Amino acid sequence: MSQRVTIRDVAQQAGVSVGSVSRALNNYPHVSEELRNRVVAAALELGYQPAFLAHSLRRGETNSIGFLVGTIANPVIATIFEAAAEALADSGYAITLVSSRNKADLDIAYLRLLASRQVSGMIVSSASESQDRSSALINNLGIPTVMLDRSIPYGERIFAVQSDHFAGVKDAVYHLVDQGHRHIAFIGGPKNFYPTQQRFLGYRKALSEASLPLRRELIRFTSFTETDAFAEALVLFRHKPLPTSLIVAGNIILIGTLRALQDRGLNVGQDIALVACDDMPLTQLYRPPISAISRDLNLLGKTAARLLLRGIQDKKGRTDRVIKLPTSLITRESTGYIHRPQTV
Amino acid sequence: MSQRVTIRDVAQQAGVSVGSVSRALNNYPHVSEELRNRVVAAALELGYQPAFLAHSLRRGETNSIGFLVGTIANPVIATIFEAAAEALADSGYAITLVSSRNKADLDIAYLRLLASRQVSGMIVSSASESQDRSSALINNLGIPTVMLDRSIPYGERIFAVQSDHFAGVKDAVYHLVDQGHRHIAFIGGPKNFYPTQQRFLGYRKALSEASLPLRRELIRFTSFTETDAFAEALVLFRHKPLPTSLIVAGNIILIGTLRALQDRGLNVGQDIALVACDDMPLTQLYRPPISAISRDLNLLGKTAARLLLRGIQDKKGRTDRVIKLPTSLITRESTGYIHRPQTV
DNA sequence: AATGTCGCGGAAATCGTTTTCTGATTGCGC
DNA sequence: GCGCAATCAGAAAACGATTTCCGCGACATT
Repeated sequence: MSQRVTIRDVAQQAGVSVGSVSRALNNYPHVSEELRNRVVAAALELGYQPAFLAHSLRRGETNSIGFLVGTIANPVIATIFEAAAEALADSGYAITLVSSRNKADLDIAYLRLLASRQVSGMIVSSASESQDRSSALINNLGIPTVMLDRSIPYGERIFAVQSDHFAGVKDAVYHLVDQGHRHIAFIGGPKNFYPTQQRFLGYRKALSEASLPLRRELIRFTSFTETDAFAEALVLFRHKPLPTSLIVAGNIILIGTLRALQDRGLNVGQDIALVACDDMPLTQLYRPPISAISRDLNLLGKTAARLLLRGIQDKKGRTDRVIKLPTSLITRESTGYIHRPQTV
Repeated sequence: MSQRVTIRDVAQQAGVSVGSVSRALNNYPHVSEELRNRVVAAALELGYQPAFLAHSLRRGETNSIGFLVGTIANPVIATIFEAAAEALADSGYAITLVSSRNKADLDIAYLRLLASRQVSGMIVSSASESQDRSSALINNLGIPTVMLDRSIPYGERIFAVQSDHFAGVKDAVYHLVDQGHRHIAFIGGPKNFYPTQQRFLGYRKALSEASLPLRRELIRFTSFTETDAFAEALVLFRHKPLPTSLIVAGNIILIGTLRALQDRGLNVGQDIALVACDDMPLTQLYRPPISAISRDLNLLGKTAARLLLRGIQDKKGRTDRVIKLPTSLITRESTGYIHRPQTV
């Protein structure tokens, strides 16, 4: 096993003291050019790599970010992660990623883990059920944190990046109403999930503005599993008469809903108009292509990273603590046919 | 800002020395029951959390695993990651995830980063172009490493988990031949990408066993971007007569290929039979559903984790260094119609 | 010419643990 | 009652960096 080459070895090689090596390598002022060169040469020759642990212990910061997600197998989350990771890497941070598989207790456990690893900051997209408990915990930890598409806790250095789901769904309802739809169903995620709440509010608002009734039997909420979504969608489709259109939240839930549609032999765009809540390859390639409420995932990730970096560096939070990003409706064939109302 | 509570505080609170606190908390033998209780009580009261950095520095291990991927936005990778992460978390490891976005030089840079962070082990699914350079580097670093679906370097504590792409594609070709196909096209990933190579070998082998010629104009290779795959697929489809069937590797490439099919107005299953190389929601929900070479991604991730843990613990590598996992062909409507050959 | 200032380098303290070394106390057998 | 071994617990030395503190020249200022 190769012995680690320490700063002491470099000092000996260069014929100076360890302190001088540290100063030379960390670009301190008041270090003569000649000394710096000698040290750099020695370090290069020995292939010296500063020991991360010792460095961090002394400096008191790990230069790493904790990233908590419900599941990274959701391509929406993964895309956001990747964008944020790139921005953070540019600033010298590495990311510790933990995935709670949407289990509330794992959320808490992982937040504790990240704290015990002394991360410099966190980006959190926790499971819905843990919302209150994890908010409280994040507050106590005192670690600069950016919440992704979550409501924001009261804490000091806690930030949020959100998509404007409210406006997104409102636009979608308007679009459907324009197409002649009067029976617009809604399948949302968990009720205590922030995006679900916003979407539902948008749905309700748009219906009322269009003077359409809010009908309980056209509204379903489901967990984040395909099987649950499948079951809820089936319940919805059992209702007669069938709603003429449907807005479905989240891309995992969309999958379960599509399965249910196929199971019942219902054709998207003909038997029922469909709007999805994230634009993905599946919505684009499905036959017929599915209308979607789209958002710039890359921007979302970059914004979260930028907000976090600012939160870590600044002592005083003089920036906005919440940033809301727009959505845009992409209309496709799944809502392309003009629907003739069933009741006159 | 709350002061960190150190082992010294606990020692003072319990009225013992710091050494004793450490021993009591780490379940050393020869610690009296009474002392242990006193220490635990004090630690609990003060809310003591051992400083991770100091702990690791002294112990010489970080209990963290570096995970390098080409992109985590690929759901196949993400699913494998999640499975591995769960297994590793159970053993007390946290994961530092780095994504090179399929850039060879970033691969190298990130491997160096992980090494400088003194990870206890690595799981690597690097970009194809960096294969040689990154293999050499991994070898030099001397960190226990599991390669995911890659050929294995010569090193000592380097392992691999692979899927049997060779058999998978062979099965697919057999299936197509059974359905009456004689013109079977192939779109693969980068030529120096291990799964591509294995798949192509399987393709060639099956063709020769079926006494069918290997025809250059039916074979395309593409990078991992949708646009490249789209372009390559278009080139293939320009060829007349059109192949009656197509095997397409990788799920990003499948997306580009499907776009090209739609662009040319070709209907899957009718104008051309299609087999994909990973089973995903898209293949299941597409109309018609797409046949796929499937593999147990969960098992893949768990196996990688298990292999790595063994590699970290054991000094002597007395276990197999390479594990090959099976694939299974799922036939669906995209290959369901019996095709009548164009030339008799 | 004396004093102050500035630039620079070396020694040592520090970060918060684990672990080794060593001394003290107890228990046990004879 | 003595000696020896076995336990237990405290002091101190690591781990490998950063950073403070101090001292020594050289130079400038009055």
